[in-house]
Amino acid sequence: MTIKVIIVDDQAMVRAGFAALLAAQSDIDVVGEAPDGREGVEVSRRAHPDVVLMDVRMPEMDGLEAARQLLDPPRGVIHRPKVLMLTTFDVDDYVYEALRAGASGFLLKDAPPADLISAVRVVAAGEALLAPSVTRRLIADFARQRPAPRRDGPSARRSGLTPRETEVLELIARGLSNQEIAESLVLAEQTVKTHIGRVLAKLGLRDRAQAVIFAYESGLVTPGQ
Amino acid sequence: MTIKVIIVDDQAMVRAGFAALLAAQSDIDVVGEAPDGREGVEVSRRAHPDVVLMDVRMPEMDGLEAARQLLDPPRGVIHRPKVLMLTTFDVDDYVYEALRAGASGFLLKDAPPADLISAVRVVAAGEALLAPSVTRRLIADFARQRPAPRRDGPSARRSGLTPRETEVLELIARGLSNQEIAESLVLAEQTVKTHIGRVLAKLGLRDRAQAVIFAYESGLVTPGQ
DNA sequence: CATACGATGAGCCGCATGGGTGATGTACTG
DNA sequence: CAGTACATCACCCATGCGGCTCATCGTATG
Repeated sequence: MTIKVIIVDDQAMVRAGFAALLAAQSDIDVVGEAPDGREGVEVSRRAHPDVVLMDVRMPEMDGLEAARQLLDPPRGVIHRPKVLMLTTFDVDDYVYEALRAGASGFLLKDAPPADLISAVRVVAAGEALLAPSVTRRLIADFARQRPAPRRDGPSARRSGLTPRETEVLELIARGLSNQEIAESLVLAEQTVKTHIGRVLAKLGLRDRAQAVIFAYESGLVTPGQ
Repeated sequence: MTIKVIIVDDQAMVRAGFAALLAAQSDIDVVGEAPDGREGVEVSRRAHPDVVLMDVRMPEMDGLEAARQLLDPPRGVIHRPKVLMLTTFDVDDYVYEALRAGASGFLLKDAPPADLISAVRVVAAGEALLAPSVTRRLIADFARQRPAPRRDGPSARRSGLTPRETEVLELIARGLSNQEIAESLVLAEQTVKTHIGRVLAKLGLRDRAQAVIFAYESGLVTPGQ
C-alpha cells in the first residue's frame, strides 16, 4: 500500500525537488501539487492523499489556514489527511498554530532529505514528528506549564497560608462573594472577611481580583475544569 | 569536540550494545556506565558527560528520579547534563514525568540504531527529540489543552466584546484597579467603569474577580508568564 | 502551665466598585 | 442620508469590600 502525498508550496522549484525526492521512494506516490493554500485544499479534496506536505508561508491562503480547513473539514467532507508542515525559518507562532490545528509534524526545509522521507512515513503511520528545535520548545513549554512537582509542595509558594485561608482563597478564585463563601463554609461573613484580609496581607495582594490571579498563577486552581 | 556519554541501564547486555554502537562513532565517547539510578547519578557527577542515556525502569532508583536529580542538582553541583530517556514500552506517565523533569528526549529501545546515534547528537546540541509515538501524544495533549482557535475567533467566546472592552478585560485580569487602567490607557476613570460595566453585562459576570476568572478560563490570559 | 497559633466573630469606617441613565463624536455601512 | 456600533465621559447612588482593632475558644508545643 503506497503512501499518497501532495505537496503545497508556492515555489515551483521546491515542489519539484520534493516531488522528485519522494517519488523516488517505492512506497510513496506524489498524487498532486498546489502553489497556495486555497488550491492545496481543493487538490486535497479531489486526490485525498494520506499526507499533505504544507508550506507555512504562501500567497492567497497560508499553510496554517489551509491546515485548519483540512483538519477540521466542513460537514460532508470525510477525508482527513495528515498534515506535515514545512517552513524555512522556525517561528514559534507558526508551530503552535499548526499544532493547535492538529498538524502531525513540523519540519524545517533544511532538514536532511532522509528526514523528510522518514517523516512522511511516520506521519502516514499515524505518529508524529517534529524538528528537534521545535521539539525542544514544545517540551520547554510543556514543562513550564506543569512544573515538576515541587518537593516542598505547592503550599510553599503560598507563603504560610493556613488550611482554612487556602480554602477561602480557592472559593474566591471560584468567583464567590464573601456572603456566598460564608454560606458555603457555614461561617459568619465577618469571619470570611477576616480570613480574606489575612490572605491578602500574607500574599501582598490588594484585592480579590489579584487573589484570583494569584490562585491561577500559583496553580491553586487551573483553567479548564 | 567529542560528545561524552554515559549509559545507565540495569541490563548489562543493553549497556554493552549501546556502548559499542556509540563508541563506534568518531564524535562520541562513552565515558561511563551504571546499572541503576543511584550509581548513574554518582557516575555522572564524576564524569560530567554531555549526555546521559537513562533507562526508565531500574532497581534502586528509577530513571525518572535519577533524571530529576541530574536536572535539578543540589547547590554546589554545577554540571547539568542533557538526559535522554530510554524505555522498552512507551508508557504515558513515564514520558510526562521525564519531560516535566526536563529530559531532552525520549526514545523507545526498539528504535533503529541510526536514530539513537542521531538522537545523541541532537540532544548534545541542545535540541530535543522524541519517539514519534511520544511526539504524537505530546502534540495531542498540547492541542487538547489549547484547542484550536475556532474559525470565528476566540472573540466568539467573549460574546461580542469590542476590542477596547477586551483590552480593559485583560488589564483587569492583570490585577489593575480602575484608576490604574485609566492611566494605563490614558482614559478618564469613568470611561473605564463604563467599559467594565459593559464587559460584565455582556459576559454575565458579577464583579471583576469573576472577570479575572473568565479571562483565564477563556484563554485571554494564561498562567505562567 | 504558659505561650503561640489557628479559627471564629464583632464593630466601625471609607472608598473603590458596579448599576443606571444620558450625552457627544466618529466611523462605517446599507 | 439614516442607522448602527464604538469609544468617550459625566453624574448619582448603594454597597461590597478591604483595613483596623479587639475578643473568645480550642489545640498544640514548649
